[in-house]
Amino acid sequence: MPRSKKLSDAMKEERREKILKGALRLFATRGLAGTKISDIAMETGMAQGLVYHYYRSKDDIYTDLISTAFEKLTYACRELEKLPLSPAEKIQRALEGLIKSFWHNNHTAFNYLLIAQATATDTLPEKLKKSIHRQNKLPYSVIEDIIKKGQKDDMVWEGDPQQLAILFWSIIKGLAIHRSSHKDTTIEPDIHAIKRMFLKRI
Amino acid sequence: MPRSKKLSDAMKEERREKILKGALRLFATRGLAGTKISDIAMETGMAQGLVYHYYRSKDDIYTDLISTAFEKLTYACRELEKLPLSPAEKIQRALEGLIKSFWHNNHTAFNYLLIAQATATDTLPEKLKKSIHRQNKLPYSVIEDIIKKGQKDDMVWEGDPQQLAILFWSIIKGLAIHRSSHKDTTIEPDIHAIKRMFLKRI
DNA sequence: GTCTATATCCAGATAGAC
DNA sequence: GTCTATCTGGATATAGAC
Repeated sequence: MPRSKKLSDAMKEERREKILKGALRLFATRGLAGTKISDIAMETGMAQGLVYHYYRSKDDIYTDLISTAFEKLTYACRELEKLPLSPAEKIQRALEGLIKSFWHNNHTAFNYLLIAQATATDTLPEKLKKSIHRQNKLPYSVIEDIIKKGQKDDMVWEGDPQQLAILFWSIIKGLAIHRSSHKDTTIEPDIHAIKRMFLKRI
Repeated sequence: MPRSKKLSDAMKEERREKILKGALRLFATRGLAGTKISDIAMETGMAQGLVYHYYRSKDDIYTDLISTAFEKLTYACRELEKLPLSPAEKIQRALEGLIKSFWHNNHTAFNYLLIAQATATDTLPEKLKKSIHRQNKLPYSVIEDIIKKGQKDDMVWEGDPQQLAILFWSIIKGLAIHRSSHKDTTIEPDIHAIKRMFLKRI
């Protein structure tokens, strides 16, 4: 019976999604070591033991979340590159897209907080650390490249493009931290102010 | 013998300082739960059990570090307020002071990362959480106030001062994360770029 | 598939020799 | 004061009933 097989697979997948959804906030705010399987189980409304029916270990859940977070980030970077926009417009679009998504969907901010957390920690499984280190490079190089081109057009302020890219992602991570710990704050940050940092004409 | 008593107290204090110094980096990068007493002991070059001669618990070490971090931050904020400078100059001074100290002394960046970590986590001892929440307000209000005054002088860009203060500290926290995980990077970030965010004339 | 109960392991904290 | 050895609690992961 391939049909029922497929159905049960779909339901299993759905359950896994539910676990991931609950685990994201916990891992992002408490870290890998600070999050207990029982916390995740409670958040998802299932018994502690049942989590192991869907994931072999806590590390596996964490790894899955990190993968997804980087996949999304990598995808967004490639899309940004391809957009038929000027470098200055791309910077504006990226800032607006990121901040609006942070303030609209909490989980987006948590994804970036998770990445920020993960890159700052040195106690993750070795395999994962390598993978993070590899995938973390693209976002910086994409922004750096856009800044370089924007400077040639005289639309972006002069300055070391690599440093400006670091600044770009530092702001994003800083805002992700803020958003994650102030869920009440409904006012979005001033995107104009951030744009002034990079763009000559805003 | 009050003299030998004093001497042994001084040595005890010295040992405690050594523990704190080693624990700071670990707690900042790995969090409270992710840091083991044995890690701290190894970092300090002493046996695991000996740590308990100087601190009653892991939480106590963490609490001590948080206290110190906030004391320094609070002190710096009050000093900044008192300085005989214009609002615009104060913003510049604060940015330069913070970033230069991050890139000159690693431990300064770790102090800010520790604060960023602590404010984003919800699993700390209740007493500590309250204390952090209370002490975390001053830095925002001080910067907000300076921005307000700078806007009256037409030296700071218009925009909600509270939001701009949030942006200010988000950048600082973002840079603290970056600095803490890239000890090799020797180039300081572009302070001019950050100044453009706030100041009309730079 | 879901639960409860339990085995196992590991880290925080303590005891006691030197 | 410093160490090694140990107690203890709690969290991961497993076993087995339903």
